[in-house]
Amino acid sequence: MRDLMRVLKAVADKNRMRILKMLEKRKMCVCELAAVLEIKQPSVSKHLSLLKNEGFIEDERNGQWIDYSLCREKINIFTPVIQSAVRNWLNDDPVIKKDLKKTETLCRQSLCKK
Amino acid sequence: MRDLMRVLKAVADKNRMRILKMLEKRKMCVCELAAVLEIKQPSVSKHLSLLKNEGFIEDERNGQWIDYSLCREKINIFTPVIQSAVRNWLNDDPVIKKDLKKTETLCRQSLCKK
DNA sequence: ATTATTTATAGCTAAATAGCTATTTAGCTT
DNA sequence: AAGCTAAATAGCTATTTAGCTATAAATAAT
Repeated sequence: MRDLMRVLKAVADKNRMRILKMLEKRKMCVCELAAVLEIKQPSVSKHLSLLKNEGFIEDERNGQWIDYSLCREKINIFTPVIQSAVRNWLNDDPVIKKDLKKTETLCRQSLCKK
Repeated sequence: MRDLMRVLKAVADKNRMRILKMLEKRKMCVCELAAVLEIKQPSVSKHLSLLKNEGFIEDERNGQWIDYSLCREKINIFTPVIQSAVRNWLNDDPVIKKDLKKTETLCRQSLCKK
């Protein structure tokens, strides 16, 4: 029960849902996600750690960045069911479509350089 | 997006989940649910109105009581998917099993009489 | 080794929400 | 029609949480 609640709460947040929908398309680093969502990097990090704990996403270092992507491993019985339902949802949602468009035009090198 | 968030938030609450699992078995009135959940009637009413708004449950008057049951009508595209996933989940959960056991022994007449 | 830069953590604040009590509403029952 | 009882609503409080800034940790790059 506790686990299911955590899984559902993880996905019952607009910005976390937007993250999942972006990661359906490709791997992304924290600062790219922050740029699209227009929230600060630490907030994104917190969302990511939550999604990771519930088995939605995984991370992998690539050079100086850490890339997040959808989790392939089955961490619990709930997450994959939700994940595959989400895949069918919101594909015509204006916010999601706009996010995906933005995602295509990001340049990580210039974006993340401080 | 807004609709999906509301649906997911509706189901991402322990007491609302317990209500849904009980209603899988049979129709129940507000005071029966309050007795099992051990929270006050107005709190149950609030949960029920939320679940009803998101298309999880429906109500029907039976004499002096209003019975709540799982909604048969499709209010949105998200709820039925979640609903049928939930049906497969938590059937061995100790809290849920205890709730169902309690549900069997409720006597509405004596319970609801003030 | 040192520096630079990406990500995570700590600590705070404001908003959302789940619970309560008190009261109102609705409508069955006699 | 009047009274009774179930359920809903209003208003409050405590808790949770999503955002922020500032700082620390980790590690790539030079």
